[in-house]
Amino acid sequence: MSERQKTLPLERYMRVAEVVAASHQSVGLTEIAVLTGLPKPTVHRLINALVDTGILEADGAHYKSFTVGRRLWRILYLGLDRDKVAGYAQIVCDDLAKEFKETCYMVRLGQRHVRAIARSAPDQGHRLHVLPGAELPPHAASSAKAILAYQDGETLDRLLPDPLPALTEHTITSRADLEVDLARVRETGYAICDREIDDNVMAYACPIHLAGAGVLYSLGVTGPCSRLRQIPTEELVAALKQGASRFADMLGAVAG
Amino acid sequence: MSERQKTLPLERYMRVAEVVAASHQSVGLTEIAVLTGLPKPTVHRLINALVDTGILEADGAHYKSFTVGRRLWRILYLGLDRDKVAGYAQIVCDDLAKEFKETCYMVRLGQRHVRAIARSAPDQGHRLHVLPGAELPPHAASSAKAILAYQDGETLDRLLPDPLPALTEHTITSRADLEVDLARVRETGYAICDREIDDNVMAYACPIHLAGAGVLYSLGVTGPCSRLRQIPTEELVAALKQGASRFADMLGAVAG
DNA sequence: AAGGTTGTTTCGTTTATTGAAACTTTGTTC
DNA sequence: GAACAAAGTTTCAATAAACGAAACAACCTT
Repeated sequence: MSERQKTLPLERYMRVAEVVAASHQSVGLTEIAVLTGLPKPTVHRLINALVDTGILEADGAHYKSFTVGRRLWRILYLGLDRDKVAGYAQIVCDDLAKEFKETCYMVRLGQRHVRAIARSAPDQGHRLHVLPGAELPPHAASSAKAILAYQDGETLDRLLPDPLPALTEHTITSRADLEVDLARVRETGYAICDREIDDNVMAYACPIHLAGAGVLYSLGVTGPCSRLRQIPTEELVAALKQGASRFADMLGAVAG
Repeated sequence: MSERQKTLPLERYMRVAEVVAASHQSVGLTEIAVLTGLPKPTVHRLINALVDTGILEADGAHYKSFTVGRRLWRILYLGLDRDKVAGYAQIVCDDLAKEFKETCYMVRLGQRHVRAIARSAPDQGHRLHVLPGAELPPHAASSAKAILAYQDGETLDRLLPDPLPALTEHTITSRADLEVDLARVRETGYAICDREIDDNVMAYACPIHLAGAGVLYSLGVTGPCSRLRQIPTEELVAALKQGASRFADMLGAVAG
């Protein structure tokens, strides 16, 4: 019976966000105040909170104009229909697996884990253990590292166990060493897992950059060292990067 | 010097939204409480507010699971890069214009107006006055009506002038008559403008339904009555609807 | 330097948020 | 079907944030 009559504070935040998103060009504070019908000081405070939270971003020199921020993009990308996304991921993995005759997989950043969402194994050859739905060791898997390299400290803390368990003798077990490796990923644009999970198994992975939302997915290839080492790294990485940007286009045809 | 240390209420709203968006399956209240580290009653209230605002949506029978809501999708679509969207719109218009040899255009819902974002005129023949950037009379243009038919009352109030100016003798000038016309649009799936803006000029338009976000765009054809009447309505409407869903796919390949 | 515009701070009042505790509902087990 | 557990909901007093009028500062114009 008693409907919500009072406007929640959250409601006004959203109204401001909508006006900013909907406006034809970037909008200033006064214009937002007019469009929303809210008093200027109120809008000022709302905008500041929205910017602090990452929902909006200021892009003018003197705090004059605002656009949709990373945080919001992130939520939207993460909220996408899982089956559809997995479908796209599968297509990309299949093509890549066919090209290299090795197991390819795509991985997604979750709340407290990194998880495979698609996998394609070549018909012949070993079935490797990256199954869709499987969690990957964040400090060892190349696919996980490709994502972690682009997350903030807080996210890293949430994802990385302490201490980092040694899965093989090659596993990176110190946080400092891992940070160095992640810095290398950012420099080169790809991550390697060289016998860090299993002896004789290695993997390459590239981050998938989504416009506005940073890195939430990665695309990887894995296989026995003996076979993978025969493929020139540049060739493999180039194919991964191409697959990554293809997937980003599938999702992000939409984004700025 | 004094950074924001206290977490804003908005920050917690966003954290809940993120957890819901990021979680692999749909999440319940208790799980959200665990993942965010917030007390259960707090999460309960936050979720309710988020659902009331349309940021999240409950999809379980008994309020058990949540997904990203319409309101958020809407912001995403509205915040899209304008040039890219206009590019897609242009492609669709060009193809349609070529098919019917009449002027085709796409129109977008703004904060207080309906505006053309793309237009394609056939090489030969009249140049009609729908130019990109032009505002359209919301109570007369078929393209505007195709959008208005799917907006809530508040949005209608914001967009429609009072009184509705008579542009020709055929213009609908009463709000009640307009509502009837809009109801017809919802039934048939297309809008007509029959000499309501100019004598001897008519137009057809179809709404573009975006997954989760409702109708924010429409696609239309316009031309002199003499020529347009010669094309079977069903054929024209079918082509418009196809173009509309093609555009929706371009933008919304991404949406649930 | 006067006049308009836009963005910012202050501050007392009002209102929402917060979370422990107690409670209700729903689902499971024996 | 009673007993138990788990998930969701309500209550409520202390606390914190939102609110917006007014007054202020910065920035363009002319």
